[in-house]
Amino acid sequence: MNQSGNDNTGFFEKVYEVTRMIPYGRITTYGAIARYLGSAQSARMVGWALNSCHSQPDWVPAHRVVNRNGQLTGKVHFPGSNTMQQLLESEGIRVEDDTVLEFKKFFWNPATEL
DNA sequence: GGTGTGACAATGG
DNA sequence: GCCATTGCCACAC
Repeated sequence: MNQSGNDNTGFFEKVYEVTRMIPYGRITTYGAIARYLGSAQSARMVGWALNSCHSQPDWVPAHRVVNRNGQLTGKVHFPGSNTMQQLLESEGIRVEDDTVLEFKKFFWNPATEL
């Protein structure tokens, strides 16, 4: 029952929520989110959740989430070819070779900011 | 209901 | 310092 659309697992839902909390012009990593959820060793689940972000009715700024190297590993999951990079550059984030430059500078830690 | 995988991360040699 | 391997949890088949 309870088909109001919020029947996702707490873990996934939390990932979407945290991802939506990312401020404009900032980015975070899978490990940071996973750690914020209490499962630092489950960083893969964060990526998996974003992979299922299509299941979410709202738009999830998954383009603001990158791997520890600042590389846009999941850009292939976006429509088009470099949609993810374009979005990041549109927010003032320098991206080159599918990698975020000054990634540490734009890094947003949910465990710290929240 | 079991197996495999997956947009990662951390550790070891 | 770089390459290879393991750990992790939830979802898809």
